[in-house]
Amino acid sequence: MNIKFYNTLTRQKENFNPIKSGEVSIYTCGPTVYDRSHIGNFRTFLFEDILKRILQLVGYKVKHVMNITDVDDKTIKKANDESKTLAEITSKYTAEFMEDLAMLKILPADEFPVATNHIQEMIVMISTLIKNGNAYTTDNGSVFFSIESYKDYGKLAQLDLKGLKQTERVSSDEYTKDHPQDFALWKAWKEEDGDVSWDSPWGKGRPGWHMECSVMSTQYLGNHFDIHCGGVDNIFPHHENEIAQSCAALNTQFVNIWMHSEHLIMADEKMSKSLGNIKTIPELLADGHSNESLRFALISSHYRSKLAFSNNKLEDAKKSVHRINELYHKLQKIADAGNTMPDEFDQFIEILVDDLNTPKALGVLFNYVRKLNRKIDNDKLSKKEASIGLNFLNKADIILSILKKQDDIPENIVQLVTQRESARKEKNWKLSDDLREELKKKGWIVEDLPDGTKCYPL
RNA sequence: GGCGUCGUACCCAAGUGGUCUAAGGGAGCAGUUUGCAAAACUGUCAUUCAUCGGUUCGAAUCCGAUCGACGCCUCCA
Repeated sequence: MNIKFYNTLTRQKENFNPIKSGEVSIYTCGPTVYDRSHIGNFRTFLFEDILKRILQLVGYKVKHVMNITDVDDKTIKKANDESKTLAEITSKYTAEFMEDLAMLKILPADEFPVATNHIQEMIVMISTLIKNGNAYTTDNGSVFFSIESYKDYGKLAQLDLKGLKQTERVSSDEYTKDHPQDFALWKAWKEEDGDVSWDSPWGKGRPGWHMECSVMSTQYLGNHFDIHCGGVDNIFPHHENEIAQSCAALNTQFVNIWMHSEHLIMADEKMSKSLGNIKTIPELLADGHSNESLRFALISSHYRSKLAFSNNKLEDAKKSVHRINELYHKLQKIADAGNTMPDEFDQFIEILVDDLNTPKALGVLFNYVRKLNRKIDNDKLSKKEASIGLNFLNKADIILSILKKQDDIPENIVQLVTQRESARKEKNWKLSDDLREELKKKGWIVEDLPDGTKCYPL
């Protein structure tokens, strides 16, 4: 099988060959736990989920590590603002993050290392960088990486250092640095850091942002691993700096393939009535969107394209998900056992392993859906064909995870439905219609299908 | 100022030199089905790919210009 991924480092699709045969090591940049992650963040996490599921489905053993950033400017600020300890803030938002991952059916990483548990290892790496002449200390006790000491600096982001604009942020930086673009490995303690600090050879302080990923990725996956993912905004400075640190300190090839997902953009004004323009997973679920719809909406465009998120998109996704589920339920009624796969399944996988072309793969799936529906309509679908179809949908769903499990219908609703059924048998249409209304008021839709009544939440 | 991305039907979205008179989903329209309603299913729906030039036997796909949208340039997935 020809697996290809687009590598940000080379800006082209490359054949994927893992370092260790049969195994894939993946490091994905996780959340900074200072607030609830929003749907945009989850676009990236879902892209990584799809990547992982595909690799697993085609037979790889995947080792996946996702970091949790639990100390930085924002987490400290939040703790200060709310007069809480850093740990109180970060544990709260870490827990919420885990909940949201589960709600979106995103498979958990094998490890979720947190920055504050790896401070000593970071100090070791910083010391190495100083020893190697790649970093220097300043009077106030900070440590900076000297980008001029690392010849490949700017390679990932394709930055020409000479062309860099002196931005306000850089020029207003209070630290004294040799080169404006030098970045912090260790930040000396400041007043507003409160009691957040660790001892180091350079005095009290805390690590710079990029250190944790350099340290934790290599600690859990080895100095050289297969894939490193994140959002496009991480390309620079985060991943660029990470490469500089890791390669300079460990003299390693570090990462073979860098994969980045594009941003999700809020397009529909209605969704952003308040400032901030963001939606969290619980908010979207409360708005009546299912986790399957959310998953579908996020994978219905390619991960390297910007995705304009809107209510309309979610409504479209809901209908698409419904269409697939409709066929699935029909097939379940017809199928008998068997584990044969249709040719379309091979196509489906081939398209997905070509840089995760989820929209195109969905096209194949829907063509298949129509094909089977046509046969069902003509009463020409054999039990065997139905089971083949069912196998395809089940297998595809190992990646997509958009098939709905049987909804748990509450007892009182079941009673009303049963009552309505008997009313219909007696052709008591008035009572039947009243009961349908009543169910609707309670948030349940009943449909009379040729082979029975179906009931599902509004 | 530097680097880079994108512009495909009413909406979403694949396709990146010939099989494209452009996949798929949604909406619309027509039909089948139905106690009613709804749903479901089927069919239909871009001679055209922002605009203008060029390269080529051949371009949505390559090159140039123009217009438009956007991202990054130190802590944002």
